[in-house]
Amino acid sequence: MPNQEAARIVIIEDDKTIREGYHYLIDNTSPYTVVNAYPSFDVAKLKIAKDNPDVIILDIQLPGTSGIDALPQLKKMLPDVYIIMLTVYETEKIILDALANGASGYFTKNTPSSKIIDAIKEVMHGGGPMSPDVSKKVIMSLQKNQHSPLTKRETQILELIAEGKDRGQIANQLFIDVETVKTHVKNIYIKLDVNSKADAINVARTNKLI
Amino acid sequence: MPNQEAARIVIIEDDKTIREGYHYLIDNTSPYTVVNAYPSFDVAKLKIAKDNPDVIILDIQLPGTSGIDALPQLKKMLPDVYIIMLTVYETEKIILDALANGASGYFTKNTPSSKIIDAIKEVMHGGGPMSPDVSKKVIMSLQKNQHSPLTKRETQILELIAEGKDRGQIANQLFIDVETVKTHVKNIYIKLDVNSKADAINVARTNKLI
DNA sequence: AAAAAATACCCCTTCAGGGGTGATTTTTTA
DNA sequence: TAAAAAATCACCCCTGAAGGGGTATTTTTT
Repeated sequence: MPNQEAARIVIIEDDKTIREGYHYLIDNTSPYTVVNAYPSFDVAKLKIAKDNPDVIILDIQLPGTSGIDALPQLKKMLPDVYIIMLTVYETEKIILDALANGASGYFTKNTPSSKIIDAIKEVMHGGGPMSPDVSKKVIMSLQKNQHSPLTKRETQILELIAEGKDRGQIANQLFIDVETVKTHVKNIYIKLDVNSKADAINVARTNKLI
Repeated sequence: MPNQEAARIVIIEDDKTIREGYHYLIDNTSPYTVVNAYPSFDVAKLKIAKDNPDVIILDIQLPGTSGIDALPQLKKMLPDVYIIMLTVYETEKIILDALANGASGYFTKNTPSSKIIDAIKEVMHGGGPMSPDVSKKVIMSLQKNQHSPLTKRETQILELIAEGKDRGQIANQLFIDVETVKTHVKNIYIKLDVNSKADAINVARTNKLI
């Protein structure tokens, strides 16, 4: 673990005002040091390994390689670096993609600048900071749909199918006949308008039924 | 949308000290009103509908019905209520279960009390507040495993299987023979130690390979 | 009393998966 | 840079489970 009190920060952000603003802010109102600030990933990648940063503040909408595409490359060059995304985009897909690809935190640009200092501190201590609007979207992506067309039994059976159980195993577990399982499965397929286990699971997951 | 400046709060928490502490704190240092505080869900459920709360602060480890089991019941009684979980548990599974079942925010009990006031404000404004340790776990649950035993081609085929494509469709899409797809699938099964599509998808998801 | 859900059975076709074999190409590494 | 390893490609046989079709009784809910 690097020195948490003097973490090395790199900023990758194309907007000069924002870039220099954060640079100044971090250098002067926090114990952290900005070792470099770049206007794009394509410029940053040539030198960033030498910068040896602990935390990278990374914009998504960069000229050339986007922040999302930069993520796996940064993780390969600097496996232990913490990356905080900073962007105006906040669609669920982009947020989830960024986090899936190794971002440690995610803030939208309407976040008060002082929160970024807190965020650096949090990632250095193993946290995963997000702005409230971002975490709201993350939470929504985890929530189940309350209005399922499936009955309780059907939902139960679909969950077992999703676990990889076959008809026989499901029948045993629920103390019902294999043929009954078949009937339920048929009804599930009709309701979800699919004709295979895989499709049923996908439709169910997409609509957060299971 | 209820009056955001005078939100009605209910606390469900069995520890008297914590319960009364939050009660006092919220009533005296925030614009919000604690309309009631209960030591368990089983007591709360009899009266909580009349309390008409905007936000419920809910402990997980309650006597009788647990906070997790209380979630769907509360959501049924009060569909628009915001629920902030407050607990010492912070395993990934419990956190994800709580959020999947309708919690709007999640804090561990080492969170400074003042953060709870902020959290109430955030949920009232559509945010999804979480403490850094919690959001870290949520983020980890979203991240892909960088060290997959599968080759690119195998990962690609497994993703198509997970989308519900059959051998023929995969062969067409990748411009290879159906038999080749079969060979790849066999190798995937050997590497993941499974013997069905469903199990392969599950192992892959559990280990975040796809 | 009617509707919805859960239960159970039969026939038939298609596809997934187990087993085995072997060639060509790409990538790694010694 | 040549040898070894890994990845990709292709084919055959056989069995069992999945899925489509239909029918019908009992239980639960409204």
